[in-house]
Amino acid sequence: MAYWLVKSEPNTWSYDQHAKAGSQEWDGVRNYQARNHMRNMKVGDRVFFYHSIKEQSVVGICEVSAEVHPDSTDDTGTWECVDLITIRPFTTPVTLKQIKAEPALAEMVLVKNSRLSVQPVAAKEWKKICKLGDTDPG
DNA sequence: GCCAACGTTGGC
DNA sequence: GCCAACGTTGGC
Repeated sequence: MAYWLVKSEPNTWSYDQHAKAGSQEWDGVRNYQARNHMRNMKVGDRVFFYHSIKEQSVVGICEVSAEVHPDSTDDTGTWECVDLITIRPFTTPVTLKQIKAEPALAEMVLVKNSRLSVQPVAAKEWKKICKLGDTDPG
C-alpha cells in the first residue's frame, strides 16, 4: 500500500465537506506531475488531506476509493482524477510548522515543493505525522 | 498583501 | 527547441 498527500484550500474544498460528500472525485487538478501521481494510485492507498493557506496543516486521512478516470470537470480529455473517501480526521491537526521543525520530515515534498497539489509520502513520514497528530496510522 | 518559486505559453 | 514573459500558487 502506498501513501500520498493532497492539498486543498479549505475555503474552496475542506476535509469536512469531503466527509459529508462521501466517496468523491478529486477533480480540478490541472498539473501533469499531480496527474501522474494520481495515475499511480491504487484503491485502498492512504492519503493525507492538507489544508493550505489559512490553516497550513494536515487535517485528516482519506482512502483511494476509485482508480484514475477522466475528470468530469474537464471536457478536453486531458485531465484525470481518482475518487477519495475520508477515513478519520486527525485528533490534533499537524501544522506545516511542526513538519518543518521535524528533521525526519525535512525531505517531504510538502517542504521541498510546496506547490505540488498531489504528492507521494514515504511510509516513515506517514507514521511520523500520524504520531504527531496523535492519530491511528492504519 | 507581497513576493518567490514554479509551470505554461508563445515568439523567434 | 530555447527562453522570456506571464499567470498561479502558497508561505510568510
